[in-house]
Amino acid sequence: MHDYLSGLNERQREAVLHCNGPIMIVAGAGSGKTKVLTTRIAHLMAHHKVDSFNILALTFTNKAAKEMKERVEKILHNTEARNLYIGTFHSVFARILRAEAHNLGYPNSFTIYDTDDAKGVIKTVVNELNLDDKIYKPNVVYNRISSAKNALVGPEEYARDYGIQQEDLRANRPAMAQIYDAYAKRCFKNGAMDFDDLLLNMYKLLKNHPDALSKYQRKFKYILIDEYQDTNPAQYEIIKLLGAMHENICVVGDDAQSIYSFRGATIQNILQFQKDYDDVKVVKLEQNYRSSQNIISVANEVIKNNKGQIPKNLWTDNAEGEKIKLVRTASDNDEGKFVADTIKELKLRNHISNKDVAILYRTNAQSRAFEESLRRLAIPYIIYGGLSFYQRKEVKDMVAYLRVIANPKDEEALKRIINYPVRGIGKTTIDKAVLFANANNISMWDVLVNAQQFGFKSGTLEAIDQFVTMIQMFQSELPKRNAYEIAFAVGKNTNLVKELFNDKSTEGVARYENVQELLNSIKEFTETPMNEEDGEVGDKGLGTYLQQITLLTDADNKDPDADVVKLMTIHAAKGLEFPVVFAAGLEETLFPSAMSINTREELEEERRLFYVVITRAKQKLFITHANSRYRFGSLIQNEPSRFIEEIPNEFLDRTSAGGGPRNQTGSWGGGSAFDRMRGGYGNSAQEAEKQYGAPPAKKAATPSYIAPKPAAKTVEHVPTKDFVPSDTTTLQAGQKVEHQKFGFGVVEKMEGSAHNPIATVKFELNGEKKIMLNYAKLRIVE
DNA sequence: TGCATAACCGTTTTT
DNA sequence: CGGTTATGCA
Repeated sequence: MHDYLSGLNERQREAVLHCNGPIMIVAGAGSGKTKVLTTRIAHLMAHHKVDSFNILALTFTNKAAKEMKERVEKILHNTEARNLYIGTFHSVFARILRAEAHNLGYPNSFTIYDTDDAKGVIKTVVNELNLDDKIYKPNVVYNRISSAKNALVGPEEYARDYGIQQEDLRANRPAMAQIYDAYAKRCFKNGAMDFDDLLLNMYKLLKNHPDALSKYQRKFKYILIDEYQDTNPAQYEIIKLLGAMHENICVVGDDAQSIYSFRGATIQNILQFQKDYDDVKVVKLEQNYRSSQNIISVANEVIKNNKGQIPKNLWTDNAEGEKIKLVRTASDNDEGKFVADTIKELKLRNHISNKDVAILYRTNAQSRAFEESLRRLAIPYIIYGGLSFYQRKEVKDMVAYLRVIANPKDEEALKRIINYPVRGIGKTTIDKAVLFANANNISMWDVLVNAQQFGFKSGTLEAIDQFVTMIQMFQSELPKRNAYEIAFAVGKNTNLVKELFNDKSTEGVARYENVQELLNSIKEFTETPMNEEDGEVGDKGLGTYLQQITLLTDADNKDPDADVVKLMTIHAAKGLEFPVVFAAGLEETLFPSAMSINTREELEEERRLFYVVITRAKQKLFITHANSRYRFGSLIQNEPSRFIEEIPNEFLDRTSAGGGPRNQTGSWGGGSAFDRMRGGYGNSAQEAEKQYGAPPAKKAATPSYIAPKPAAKTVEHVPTKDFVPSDTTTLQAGQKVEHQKFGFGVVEKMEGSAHNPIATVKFELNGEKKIMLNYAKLRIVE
């Protein structure tokens, strides 16, 4: 008996000990799935003597991968875990593809395009095909192509598929297939793969190159996959191929937490898994160790409304805990204020630290109000999401140089830097070069190298030659120098760093610092040891560095242990837990999103998202919603989210907070390519709107929510001049108070805990209200 | 050719 | 509202 097994419950142990053959672990929220996965890996190594080089573990975030590695190391008390193949699908496949690039006709220094690069290529090809970029918007086209790739639908299959073609025709985008084809060819020509290509090409490699297939099949004797409910068909097929030899595949997932169907993930993968293998062992982890009973009850009540879940009963031994606090505010700013005030209060009275608190929301745009209110109260916070460090302009510029040096075929990068800093190679010249490149079927770089053959003017020619010579100089240094040395030389030689240094504006200073930080990170990279093996191009060179950074997200650069409040979308919070959670913006059109209320499937995914946010909380859960908020600069009114209705009243503590004079009431397997492609164009209502004119100005008046205690319309109260909130810690029944909005009233009774006192006040004009003294401000009159 | 001001358009969610 | 692109001017 190994001591690492002693901390597991019976089911968890069962999942760890079943080492050979396919196993599916259905792991409810907070049921210890990471613990099971890491213990399982440790057990394979310690007990079954499996070589760490033969284990592959795929996760969805770098953070999860890192954590897993660290936990295995901790269990085993050695550094063997360093050799494990643990990483995201994308990063592991990128690593393999780099070693196998020659099989697919790519340079092993291929570039990985992020979304912006990819959209740039789309813009280019749409222009070159003389198509209207108002109709073929980069965003729309990109999503369409991405969906296709995630369903393993290549350009030819796309063009041939009747269903897809019909869909494109109906959307008035008949040239989509043509664009897809041109885009794919252009990326290939640029020696570049986008995110989806990392999956698609991995699939092609295994499918079309038997030697490669058998090599990796033999290598990966044990495969583990986290967050299995969020895999897409491409990932599914790759795993199927990789695991076919040993069939030691362990998948862990929770269908109730499937929230990435917009990215092509399909729950079908869970159902199909059991059909694809004989004797799939299924283990359900149903005991939750994370949350209070109240939180689990609410989560169960909510998810009950979804049809076709895998039956499971999530339960907990934990204490009942507090009720869920439902808070309605007048505006988004008040919502922010309420949250910040509450955090301050919790820190003061409940000894809660900043890092115990998360503010979670549906869309990134919601962060602003919270930022402002937190800053005002000097509460330190960090926002996850938003621009990754590597997507900042100045960083991308610098990186573009490095990309061109490593892979001169990378036209996107080349266009970005050819005239930055300004060296007299203008738009006309660039257009010309691209034109020549296309006409002669060579890369833009090749045109530049042979510029004198293409009849550029002498001045331009000279500028081009200088540029080419400089890049070639760096290229010749590649074999001798590591990534940092090259990057440093680039910064110096191009005057890029100097130029930023001379910009003394606030932004200029920040930009300069960012570039310095980039250089530091490159230096750090070259100084960190790494393992490399058989045929891998795992050097300290530029190529290895570049391959990593595009796949890093914003979260990967942030210290997860810092004592700060964390702000992020619910998607980004998947897998995390916090003692205190604010689930913000529970409003119709926001959550559920207006984009996702047209089909049952979409709505159920939104509900799963709600389930996810509820189950992030360990002890305290606040659900907030605002009556009105700014969107695109104009004020809109929102009704409370329909999901709130799904929570039984017994679990809720209802309050309103904040002030202001406003009223407060307020198996794809076997199916066609078309079937596999998810989503289509989504909301056709928007299309219809364009055709038939704007909808009636008045908001659709179907109330989807009726408050159990319909708040009577608040009678306006003008607060006494010089209204100053009193200290209400000793407030008692019988005292007369004034509320800024509800007016004068008498305290009927006091209840709630010492930390969260609630006064029931009978107001002269507005009747009885429950007031949470931690949030609302009352003036004691007598 | 490049920079300034003016329209314009858009928000789910992410590797 | 804020970021991006079209336009117009020097």
